[in-house]
Amino acid sequence: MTTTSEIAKKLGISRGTVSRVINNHPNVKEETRQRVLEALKASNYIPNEAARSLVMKREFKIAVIVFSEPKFFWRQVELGVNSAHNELKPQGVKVEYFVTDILNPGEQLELLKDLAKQGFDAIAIAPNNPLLLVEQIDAISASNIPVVIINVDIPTANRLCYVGCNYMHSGSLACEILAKCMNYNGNVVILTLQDQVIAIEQRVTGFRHELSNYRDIHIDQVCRFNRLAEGVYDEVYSILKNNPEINGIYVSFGALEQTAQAVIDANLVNKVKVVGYDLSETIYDYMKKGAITATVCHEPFNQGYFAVKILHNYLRSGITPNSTILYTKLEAIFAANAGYYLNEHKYIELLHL
Amino acid sequence: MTTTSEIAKKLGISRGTVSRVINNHPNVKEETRQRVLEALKASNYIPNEAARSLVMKREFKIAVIVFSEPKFFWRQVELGVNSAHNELKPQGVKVEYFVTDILNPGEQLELLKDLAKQGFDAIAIAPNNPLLLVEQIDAISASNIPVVIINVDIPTANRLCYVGCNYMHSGSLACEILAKCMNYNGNVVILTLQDQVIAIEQRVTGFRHELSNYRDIHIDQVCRFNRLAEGVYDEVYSILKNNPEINGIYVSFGALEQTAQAVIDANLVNKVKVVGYDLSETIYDYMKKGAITATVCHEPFNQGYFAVKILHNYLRSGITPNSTILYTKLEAIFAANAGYYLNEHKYIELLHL
DNA sequence: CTGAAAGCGCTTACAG
DNA sequence: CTGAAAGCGCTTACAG
Repeated sequence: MTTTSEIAKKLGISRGTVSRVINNHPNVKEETRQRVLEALKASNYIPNEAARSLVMKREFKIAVIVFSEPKFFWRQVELGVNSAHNELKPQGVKVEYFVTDILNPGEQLELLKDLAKQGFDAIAIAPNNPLLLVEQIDAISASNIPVVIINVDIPTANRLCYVGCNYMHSGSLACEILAKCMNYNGNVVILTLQDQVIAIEQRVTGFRHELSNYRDIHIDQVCRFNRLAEGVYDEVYSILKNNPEINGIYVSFGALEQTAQAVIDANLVNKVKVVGYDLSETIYDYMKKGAITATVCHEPFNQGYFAVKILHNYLRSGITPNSTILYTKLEAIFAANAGYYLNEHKYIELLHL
Repeated sequence: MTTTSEIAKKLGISRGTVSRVINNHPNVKEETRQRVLEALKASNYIPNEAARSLVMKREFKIAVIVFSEPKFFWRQVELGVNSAHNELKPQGVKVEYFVTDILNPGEQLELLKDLAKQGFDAIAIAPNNPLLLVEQIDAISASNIPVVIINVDIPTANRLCYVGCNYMHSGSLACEILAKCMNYNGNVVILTLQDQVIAIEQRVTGFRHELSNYRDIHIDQVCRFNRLAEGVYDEVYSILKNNPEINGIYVSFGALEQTAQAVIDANLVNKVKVVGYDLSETIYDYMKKGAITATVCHEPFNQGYFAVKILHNYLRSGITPNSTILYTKLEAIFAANAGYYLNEHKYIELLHL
């Protein structure tokens, strides 16, 4: 490991000048600069980050914005954020976590404006209503505050990167699992949203696309609900009672719990296969009862963890992710492995201390 | 951010003494120690890692020992080891990776003896033949070199911790998936080892235990092979040809590829469901063809990554994992999400720089 | 344009 | 048992 002192001595100049060259400071004679640059290259110099960060001692403030539902999902994101925060605290990084109301998307816009003024150095946001935020995200990026988008991308916005799943794929995976558990045969009901939420629409597109590989599975009907999943239980229960040919339900949004209860009450556990998304204690319980066949997750913990780490890397060293899209893994979860995912944070804690 | 100086000033003592307490050095009056400890807690002190690593500048040498087969599995472990190595290089950590012959378990024993003499500060090992190593691992631990065991535990050995899966659970998960894909009905063949390998036996135990929940699935036969999976193709092919009632195969050890090929050649793709372990490009290809229904993995990358990180944490700060057993997640992998797991290391690289 | 010097927060011989 | 001091590698006012 070469040091600035060694370079300086070899060249017969001071460490300060070497440092100035390294950091691209002005006011260095061009000839000196060249000599230093050469010596640096020749000796394969790598700056000691510990020394550098010790003397620079920059404090970074990072904001993370999510919205309120489903609580258990965002809770796992928060645990990831906390984990990154704990890891970076010794380097003087502050992280603040904000939760906005899912029913009031405008809140995120206001918050975004506020935070830029409050002197945050970087922002991670999970868009509630993506379209609403594009302009403000661009403005923030333009003012040199990097933005990472998590959970649902806004491809048109000027962001450092997106961290989250590929929704098309998450639809395919759900379909593959459901089709296999239906033994490639039968009739499926799709539960989805009535309002246009792009991510959910992409899931359904992915599901339908994958379903075209299975000729003996047919879509019986598509049912639409609002984001709070109101009426799901009644509707599913009545459909199941009236359509005995149904043996599969694809739950494309957060309505697994209601669906599972309807399956139980209709006395169709194990007869009707149910696949959906995300994982909570309640969902786990339903899985153990057999009322949910499988659920697909997309690394909620890591969405929070990575967002903070990426922003910090950028602030500290100007490192930009190699790709503007960082897809999280799609996780297939069954009763037998759900416990590991539910307790992921505990497992990670074993390491971060 | 509180510093040691501030604590010292508040208590009217020197920074050195504060530092001694923080680092658990002996030779501090008990009363002083208590006062410092209190002040530390009260001010929420977090050591500045940059300063610390700048001044400590210790070089650690860590050895990782695995064995040779299956190559693709250990390759992923190696990527995890490399990732941790890259992360810790700037802190002066050297990691060496050793691969021993799977057919010569004694090699690991010799290597272990050698390494202790060669001045390695810590060792991670994936036991080829666990029983052979207990004594030597105890000896190494006794000489103050921490040992982490990966992949297959040796509960009786004196190790810092075990990082790897719970084999019983990995059997249950495979069974749950297989049973669901067989629509809870039919006849299954179990492929396993002829020699007593505890981990594999545990898998089969877990599988059988879970299977007892499914009354309409029967075990048709259990076939045994050697660790190199010799003869699997022929045997499976002939079984499938002669037993049309079979609709499921549980591959409890590394023989997925041969099994899948036999299923294809017997013209039973999608008819016979196959579930096994681990993931390679070849296995992925078979999944895409439908010849493998699902495969179960247990975080090979993280086994390598965590082992190194845990050892480094211990060497640097004396931090012992909260638990002597750190179970990796059990990952259910289908055609639609296999790509994410196969390319996990690329995804991680986005972060580590 | 450049050097000498201070200092980031911490640990650890060295004295006492 | 404890304090004073040196020093890890680097950056950056401050003089000149």
